[in-house]
Amino acid sequence: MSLSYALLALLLDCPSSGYELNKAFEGSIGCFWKASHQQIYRELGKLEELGWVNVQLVPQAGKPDKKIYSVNELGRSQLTAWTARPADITPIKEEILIKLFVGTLVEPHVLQSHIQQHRQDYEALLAAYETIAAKWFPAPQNLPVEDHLRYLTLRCGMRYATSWIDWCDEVLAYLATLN
Amino acid sequence: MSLSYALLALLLDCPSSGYELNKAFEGSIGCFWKASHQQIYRELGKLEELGWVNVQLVPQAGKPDKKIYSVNELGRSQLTAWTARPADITPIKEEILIKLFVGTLVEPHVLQSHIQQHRQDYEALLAAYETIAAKWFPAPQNLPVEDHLRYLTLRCGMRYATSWIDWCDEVLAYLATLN
DNA sequence: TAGTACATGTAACAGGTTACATGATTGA
DNA sequence: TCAATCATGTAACCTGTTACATGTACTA
Repeated sequence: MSLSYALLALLLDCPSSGYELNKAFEGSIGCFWKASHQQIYRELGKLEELGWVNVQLVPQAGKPDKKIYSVNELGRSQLTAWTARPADITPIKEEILIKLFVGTLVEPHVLQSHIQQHRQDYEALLAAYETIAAKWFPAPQNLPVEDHLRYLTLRCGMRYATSWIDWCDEVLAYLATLN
Repeated sequence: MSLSYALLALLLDCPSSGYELNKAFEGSIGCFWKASHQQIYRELGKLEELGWVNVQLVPQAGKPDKKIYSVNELGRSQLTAWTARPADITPIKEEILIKLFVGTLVEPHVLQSHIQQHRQDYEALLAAYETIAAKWFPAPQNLPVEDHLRYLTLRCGMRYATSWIDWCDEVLAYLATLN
């Protein structure tokens, strides 16, 4: 259900093709949602059937036609109603925590390299978020409301990545005592 | 895929019925995985078919029979092999961040109550984790390796909840300036 | 007598992943 | 010439949710 609304949210900002929406999820929007291109195309089809979006076919020379989707009045009102409804917290599902839980099945150095890789991945994510923040929100004090709210979603991503990095350091410190 | 391994991890610790595994996910194990009872029963059936677990029927007076599952040698070696494989980081999917992203569609007080509720939920989660930590790991310095690794999974949950609480405060401070 | 805990499941559907499929253009 | 980018999709499968179904025992 949420994916539809995530797509509507992006389309509201800027009418786009499925391909462009997929790019968005790979970029800064990735700090709050993620979907594969197959899922996006299927979901856009459903939104079209529901009549929440309009489609405009844009022929292109030498490339397949682009289907540009945009949110119509019905879609906008559905998105607004959904936004007003409360949101539950998301349960945690973390493969790496299962692996740590049964960590004594493997050698400590195996866990160590898992956690080191995780730390690196979150470092890279944090760096990406920081680049985006520096580029789009260099002076967060004086942003229009809309932009400030978006800046806050990025802040969430940054805090998230930072908290993982700190935890990895805590785990690595412990694992180091096992050698 | 991960759910099977999460179940194996719990069963390795202590042979259990589907009902008991579901309880575990609702409790402290919830800091790294979550599944509904329907999913658990289906997955246990698959593990049985694969021959990774053994089942023992325990008749009970006045209650339906219990099916106690335990990990056998094959299951154990599969879990070990899986644990040794690297784990990817989990993409973020947060409904509340979509709502914040399109937050200007609703009145600021609506966002405020969403975030306040979120803050409360994470406070409650943190309190639950702290209770578990105090009960099971009162002296984390001197734990056997197995227990210390479990303690670290709890620490991850605590850091996670704390980071959400801090972020909620940041958002609430901003929303307060809008009135 | 109503609700909760115990204990298991089926069926239908929705959400998400993996593999396959097409085909032009651009840059290394 | 090989890979990447642009651009869309189908089919099969696996994962996860919701609703339904059964039945006892205990507690408020």
